[in-house]
Amino acid sequence: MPRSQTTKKPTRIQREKTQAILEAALDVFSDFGFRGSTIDMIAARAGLSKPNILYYFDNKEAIHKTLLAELLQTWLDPLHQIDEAGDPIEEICGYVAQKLKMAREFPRESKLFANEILQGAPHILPEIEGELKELTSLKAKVVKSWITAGKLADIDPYHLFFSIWATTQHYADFDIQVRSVLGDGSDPFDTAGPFLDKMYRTMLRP
Amino acid sequence: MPRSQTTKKPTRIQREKTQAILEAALDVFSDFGFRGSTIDMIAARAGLSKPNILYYFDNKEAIHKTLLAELLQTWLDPLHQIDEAGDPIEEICGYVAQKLKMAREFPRESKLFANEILQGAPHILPEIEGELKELTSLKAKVVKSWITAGKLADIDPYHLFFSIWATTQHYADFDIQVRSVLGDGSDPFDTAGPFLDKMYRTMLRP
DNA sequence: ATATTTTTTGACTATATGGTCAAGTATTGT
DNA sequence: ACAATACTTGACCATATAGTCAAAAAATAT
Repeated sequence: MPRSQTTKKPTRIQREKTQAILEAALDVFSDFGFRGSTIDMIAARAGLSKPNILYYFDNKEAIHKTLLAELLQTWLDPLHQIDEAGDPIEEICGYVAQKLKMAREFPRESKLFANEILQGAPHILPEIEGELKELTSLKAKVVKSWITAGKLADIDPYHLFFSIWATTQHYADFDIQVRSVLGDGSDPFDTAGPFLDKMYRTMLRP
Repeated sequence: MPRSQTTKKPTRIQREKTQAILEAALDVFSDFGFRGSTIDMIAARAGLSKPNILYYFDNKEAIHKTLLAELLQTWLDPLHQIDEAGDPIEEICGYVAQKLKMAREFPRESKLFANEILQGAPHILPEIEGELKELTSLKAKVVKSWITAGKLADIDPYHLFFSIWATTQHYADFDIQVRSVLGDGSDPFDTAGPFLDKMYRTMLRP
């Protein structure tokens, strides 16, 4: 029985099935949120039976938690990469570009995160209050030091990060609104990048 | 039987109970989304029984639709108020301030909207593709004319609106993340206003 | 080829959920 | 005061949902 298996090397079938389940679950959870999704939906999307899903994962929440854990492993990468030794405006604008790229390439992950936050972050609040807060605090200090050195405009580092998160994740989370309002079938990300780059460069110039 | 009543003048009890139900439903739907909420939750929050809820509204979806309809009545007000005859930067920054004020005063409505959009806007897509799209198109033309007249920096009006929506609604929708990251118990809206004002003024300066 | 282990799933259980109903209570109208 | 209407809800129903189980099928090891 492979559920909660932690010691044996996973079999070929286990590797394949858990990936298929997680892939299907990401689709479903990103659209409907944790509470709004059912194991039957995930099973249907994965092309498996419900008991088969539960053969690989203890329960619905275990699937969700696995997805969130995977998400959190890479969610903070771009923020980690801000380099105090780098050029401030290039570092920040590079961060913006990275975040937008993540929104573009991993829209379901972004929506998974948004759904989780909207419901009060019941499953990831420790990580929000821990790793994210500490990392953001660390990078805010870096930004502050750049400002003090006269290399950046005098702005609030925390709100800078909030705005960057908002303006990049928005293209994934509010995708249907963005595309509907544009209405011309164009890919919003094509023009979002230059727009955001310009906005932040202009604002950050000391 | 007052359900679906459209002609008689509502009684005192009807007015009181429908308001109590909608107030409770807004709490629940904004936290859990439509699919993640139950009539029992709404009933508990309203201090009523489930059959009593269903005495006033046909079904769960009717409650949700009523809330969305109420939301949409005021959601676009700030955008309507952008005046082509006004000072461009003041008009845009006034709009930003209005949107932030709405996020601050009506966070549950903002989250209701976000939940709806995240799930593909199943109930309000007609309004998104209709009124919102047309109004945004109209105001984008206004912004375009200001740019052409040399009164605003040359930026993409649509992405300007997307950014304004993102950076203002973020404080309501991602409230728990914002407050956790700040971690000092301060009200993020206090410092968000000046930050956003400065960011947009700087960026919009021609 | 056979034994062992893993995987699969139809049938099932317990609980949750949306919604109904009839009868009692409360409110309103006369 | 009484009649009529509105309101309330415990009990209930039908379906949905999370999850279990035992047996059969498939895969793997020998």
